[in-house]
Amino acid sequence: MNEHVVDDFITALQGATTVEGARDLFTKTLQQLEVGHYAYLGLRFRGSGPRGRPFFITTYPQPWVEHYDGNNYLQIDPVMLEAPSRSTPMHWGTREHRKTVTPRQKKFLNEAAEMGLCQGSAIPIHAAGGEFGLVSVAIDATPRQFTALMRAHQHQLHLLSLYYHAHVAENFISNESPKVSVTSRERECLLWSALGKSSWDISEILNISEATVNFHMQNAMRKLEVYSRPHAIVKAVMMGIINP
Amino acid sequence: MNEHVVDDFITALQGATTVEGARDLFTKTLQQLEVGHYAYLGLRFRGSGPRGRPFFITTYPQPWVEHYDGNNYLQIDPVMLEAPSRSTPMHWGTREHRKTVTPRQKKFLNEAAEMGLCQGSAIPIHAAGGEFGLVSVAIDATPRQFTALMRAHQHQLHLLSLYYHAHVAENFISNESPKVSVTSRERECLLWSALGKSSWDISEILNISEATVNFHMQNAMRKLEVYSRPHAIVKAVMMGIINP
DNA sequence: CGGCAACCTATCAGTTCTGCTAGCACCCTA
DNA sequence: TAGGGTGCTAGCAGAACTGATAGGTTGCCG
Repeated sequence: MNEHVVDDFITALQGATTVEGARDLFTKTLQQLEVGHYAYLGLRFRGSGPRGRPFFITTYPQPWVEHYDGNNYLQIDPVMLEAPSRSTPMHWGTREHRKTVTPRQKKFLNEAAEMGLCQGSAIPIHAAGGEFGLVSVAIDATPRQFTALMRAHQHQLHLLSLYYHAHVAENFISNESPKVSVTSRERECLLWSALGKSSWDISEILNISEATVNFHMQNAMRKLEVYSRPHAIVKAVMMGIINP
Repeated sequence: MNEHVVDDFITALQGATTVEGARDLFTKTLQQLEVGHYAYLGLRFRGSGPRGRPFFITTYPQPWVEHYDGNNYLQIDPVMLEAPSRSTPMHWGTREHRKTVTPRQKKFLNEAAEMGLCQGSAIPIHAAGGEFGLVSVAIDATPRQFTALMRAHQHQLHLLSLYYHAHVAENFISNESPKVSVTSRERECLLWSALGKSSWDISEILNISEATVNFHMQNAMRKLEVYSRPHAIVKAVMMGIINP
């Protein structure tokens, strides 16, 4: 029945030139898979720099969203805490999952269940450049029905989420890095510094004077528009200039 | 026919307790999808530290592997150069792909084709903790056959690759981080330092003395077993202690 | 060939960080 | 309630880094 859901989605996504268009397409496609509510959270987009605004879309009930925000549940929500460190989807709210959470988190899950968010699947999305997104779908059904639904659609949900995130990141997030061009010497100095070497250490490694190392670091910092080594290195890593 | 290939693979993977067992399972499963040759490259595993050994498995023809290594083709191979910055699979060696490569790369692709590696699909795998893996499958067939095969199995290849990498990373790579426990103050200092703040800046932000900031940074460095701020911050980011 | 630009090399004064030491507040437990 | 452990606060000497300045090398182009 849903043989070509994913392919159709990918094709249609090419024509989605606005955030709203892509969102509606994603929502509609998930409805085809009998998903009641979902939340998409796009974090750490490439080029958006540190602490860039998250990209947030949800069809969760408004009262729940407000309750969630009001109680600072981001710090408690077991999905938000566990999913980022996973590479594959996880189920939440199930009998099995509840065994692994703290009492406070259990209370949180109970509150969610009262709003119809009984259980669901959370799909972590790790993309190029350290990007991270999260799709959490909620299924208001019996455990038995949930299991059957997941068996049928888990992989499709997974793929849809991956392609949706990739499309959002590529088209709707300003990810233009002002193409910093560091020289090879500068890159070497950044890398060794990131690995814990001091200027003197690096001067020995590269067979140049310590003062020269400092000069290269300085130029690298100027190009990266920062004023300390730690910041330069973090930025260089974020921009993919060095891979420690 | 191949309805449950992915689910069967995931189930069987649970029982694969050795590298060889998982490899053979992956190979066998890909053969079911009519994939002639594949290469799996696991890079940047979490916890394996900077410059960890890559994890490499391939069924490519031995002569090609040697030719590849001998000519340092890692620096030329358009797949190796492009895939890491992509979030979704790409096709290589196709008429369309050849339009986007340099003359040297075209020569490279021609040499590959002579060995039966005419075209294929490359699946980038971004996982938790900045892990990266790459699965490249080669299909020795006409462009028409290739298109049909991809239409039928692309998504399955994608999912198989994701789960295979996750399993390898979790079970066969020593990813035990000695559970460094930094305090909240230490984490705050690390984070602000990563964002370019000096000790004095941070002391103003946190309303404590500069000496105290230095003390916290020092404890963080001791716990992380490093001897400079740049290194501490890089390690903290790698270990997921801070998210700049 | 001369001029130019980009990069590497080097030096120095002033600022910041590293390593060490020590007191105080809090929580837990005996 | 006393003791031990943990974490936060703070000061100081010596080492490392920041920022500005300047000469030397290489390769490109008119």
